Amino acid sequence: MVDTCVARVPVFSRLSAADQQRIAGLAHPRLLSTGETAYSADDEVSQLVVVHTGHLKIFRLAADGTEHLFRVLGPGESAGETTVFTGQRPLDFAVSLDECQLCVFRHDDLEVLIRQHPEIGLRMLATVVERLSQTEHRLNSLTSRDVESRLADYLLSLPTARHDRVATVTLPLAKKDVAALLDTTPESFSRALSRLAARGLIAISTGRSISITQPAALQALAKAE
Amino acid sequence: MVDTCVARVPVFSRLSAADQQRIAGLAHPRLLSTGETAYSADDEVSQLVVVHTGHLKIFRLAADGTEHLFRVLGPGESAGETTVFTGQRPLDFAVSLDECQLCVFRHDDLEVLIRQHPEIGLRMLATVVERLSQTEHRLNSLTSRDVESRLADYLLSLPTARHDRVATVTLPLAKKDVAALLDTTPESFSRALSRLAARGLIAISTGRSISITQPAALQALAKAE
DNA sequence: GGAGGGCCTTGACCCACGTCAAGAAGCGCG
DNA sequence: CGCGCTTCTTGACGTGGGTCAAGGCCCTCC
Repeated sequence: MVDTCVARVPVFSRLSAADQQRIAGLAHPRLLSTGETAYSADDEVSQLVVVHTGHLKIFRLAADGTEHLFRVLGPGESAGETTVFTGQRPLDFAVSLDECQLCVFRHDDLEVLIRQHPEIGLRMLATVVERLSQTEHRLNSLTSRDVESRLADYLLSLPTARHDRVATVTLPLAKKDVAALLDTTPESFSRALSRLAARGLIAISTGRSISITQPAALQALAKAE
Repeated sequence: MVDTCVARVPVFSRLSAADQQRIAGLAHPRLLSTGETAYSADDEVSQLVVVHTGHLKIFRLAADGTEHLFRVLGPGESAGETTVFTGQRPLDFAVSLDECQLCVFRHDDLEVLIRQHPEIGLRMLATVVERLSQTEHRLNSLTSRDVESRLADYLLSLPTARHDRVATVTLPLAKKDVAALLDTTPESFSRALSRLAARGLIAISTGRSISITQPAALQALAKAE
């Protein structure tokens, strides 16, 4: 169980089996049922969590108690790097969306791990830097593009399946959560969707699947100023 | 010259003199005069630049040609991590604001450097993660707080000097650029400033210095929902 | 199957902020 | 010193999208 946890995670996957064994010794496995929290803001401990199975949502709490969804982690993704490497307390919460197996690493362990395996440091740099890049993209599009454009961008970023020759995507989350990831409200999200549908760029089926009927037009929208 | 470049930069400062010497061999020093560009979007090379002296502005170009200022680097700060560690091309531009000494590291060199000195990997993780944290903060406040609140937050984050018992801060940039860092326009920025002044929370002197007359009230504003 | 409670959608309203435009105020430069 | 540039400020205006509210849909659980 622990071994697979280590082996399956991209950060560790390139290492030798022997190294993975030693890492497994440092990993604290944890099993969450739906709705349990992996860590909260103001926890005094700093820890890195890696999702093995299930999904974890990461969000912040505004002063008025509303939650601002940051991202949703699937298998192989991680959270908590910030607290682990800066030593500050977390500002966000991590709560499981379903049954969820995690690997948890303590700050001190991780540091010696990286000193012994620089490769791990490089892998973690790559993942953190990737996150940074995504966050900057999000920030940038929030200031320079409207909801419709962000939505177009998002739809095109989803994995597509083909049905009857037209590309079809499936929202990985409830629409209200996708709205949050696009930094808008469910209402605005819904309106943007129906506007695109009215113009014939997409077709909305029941549920969470959406057909992209005019990919080129969507592309243009996504990149438009 | 090259030696000081390595020694002064936080990422390398903790290493032994001998190690620093070896690193210096990999650093490519570069001198920019005002307005020269260190790298541009779509450059095919990926490089990490570390500012030794002077200032470097990092910005993106929107589709309509307007530039979106991301940050301004002072001595000891770095840019280009994303391109170096993901291998993708840069999306942003780096242009000097004044005479500017840089150290440039090539992707390949950096990788072997980290393999040999895991310590460097840890330091870089800390800096990247710190950036990520700042960017997330910026994103979060952009969606959940208005310009006035962001401004209050920003003013409190500046280093303060005391004049006649009241804390005084100095904007490190032209107001239009500060406005960009707060993800707003010069107009909105100016209005927010004068509203705060009208309410007596701050006093605007000529130039770029601002007295914080009611720090507590500012704090409350900065944290308000 | 009926009731309750999420989600989702649509409408009406409103306000913060971006845009456009016009002065004012600095400031380098000949 | 006066010219012209950029920056800053203030006003007027329009609007994207957030908020509030109501109704429809779907699912789960008695």
